[in-house]
Amino acid sequence: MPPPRFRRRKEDRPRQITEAALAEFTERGYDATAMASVAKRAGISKGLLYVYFETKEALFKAVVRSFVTPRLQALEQAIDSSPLGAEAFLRGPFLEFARRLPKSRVRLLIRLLIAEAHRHPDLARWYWENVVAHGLAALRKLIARGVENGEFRPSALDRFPHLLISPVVFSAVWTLVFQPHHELDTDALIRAHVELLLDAIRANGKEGPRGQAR
Amino acid sequence: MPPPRFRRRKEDRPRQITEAALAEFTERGYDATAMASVAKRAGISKGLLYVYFETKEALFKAVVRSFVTPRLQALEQAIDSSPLGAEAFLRGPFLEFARRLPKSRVRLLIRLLIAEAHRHPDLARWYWENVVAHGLAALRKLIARGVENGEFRPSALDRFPHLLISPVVFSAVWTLVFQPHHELDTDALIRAHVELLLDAIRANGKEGPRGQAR
DNA sequence: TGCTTTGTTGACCAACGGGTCAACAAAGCA
DNA sequence: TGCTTTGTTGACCCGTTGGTCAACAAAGCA
Repeated sequence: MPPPRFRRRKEDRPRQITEAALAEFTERGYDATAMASVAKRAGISKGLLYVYFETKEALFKAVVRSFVTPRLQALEQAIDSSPLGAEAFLRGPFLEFARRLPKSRVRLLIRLLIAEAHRHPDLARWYWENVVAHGLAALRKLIARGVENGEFRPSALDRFPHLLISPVVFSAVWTLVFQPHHELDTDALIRAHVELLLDAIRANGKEGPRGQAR
Repeated sequence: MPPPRFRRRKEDRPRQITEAALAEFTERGYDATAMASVAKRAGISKGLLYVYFETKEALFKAVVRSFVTPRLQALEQAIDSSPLGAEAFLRGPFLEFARRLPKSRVRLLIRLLIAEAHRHPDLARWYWENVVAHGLAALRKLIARGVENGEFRPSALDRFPHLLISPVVFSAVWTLVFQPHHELDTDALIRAHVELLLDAIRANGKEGPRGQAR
């Protein structure tokens, strides 16, 4: 009796496929990725792929949606529930999050989004509503808490919490474009940025450690 | 006598072609751009295209190289020759440059570079050597001048002039992904960033206008 | 054990795209 | 005006790719 030519695994397929697709899309980009190679990487046939995802575009969107969400939710929840003061939170959990992101797999997804968003407007919209809006709101709340505490003076950061993450996006983009040719110590860069911002918005004259960030 | 079917214009062709290719590449991305449509847009035949550019990749690199350089050189020169102090320069010419960039055509090229750099390593290298390295060096020199003047205290900005432009890159990326769905006042954001950094690194206690950036 | 259901295969199609090339015709020249 | 040069055309080649579908076989069931 010959070994079975395949096994039926309806349950596992979607994850198998999105996992393989993530790898292919991030390595080669949307257009350069062939559905056949996604199937091959997932260990199934091309026909089966189309049973689970109607088109290439549908697969693409499913991939982005399924791999982006979890990380951010952690930060959001941390901001809400942390007992730390605003400055302590920024120098602790937030900094940790910010330093990890440009090194994680997520940065490859960021590249995909930058490259493809304008050709998939509904994906951009989804991303905004489910990721960015929440992140910004959480940061804004954190800043506001600091102002109420008297830790921070009112500043432009109230209106533009974006400024807290701009060096994170910058670091991700930098490594995507120039690594490994030109190293950049993104850890130090992001830490330096947070310290500078804190120096600028701290309410009282007494400053934190002001030396060069190493 | 019938009108001539075409005119011979050897001189104009390269610019015609790169101009058309820039438009196509930035609209559709590298892979999705067909050489035939570049030719059509340039008003010539596909065959002629290949007389001037050996391959699609060669055309792509030529496009990036020919449209990126000029803008930055202006900034570099301005830094060297300006009579302004460091702070005045940052709030004047630098800010002007930084605010314009995320709205200019260059931001489309930035998208292309982010999306394609890892598949064209020599292009990334060229871009580093001919654009980024110069820009960073110029900024570093400006900061150093401010420190020597006594305008600024030594700070992490000496090591990471990148922080001056990170919100510019951020703004460019933001508009590329979310416009026109979610407006962001990038002008105000960038201005606010510069003011915050200045607040952080100014040497003496006397501060500039500290109100919320409008 | 045989029948039904349905998860899975792989051959196939039509469109497309990068790249080639023989033929053509505009311009320069004698 | 005829000859030569060379800028230019457009048909063609062939590999690739998104997407389809009839046939197959693994699992469930009576």
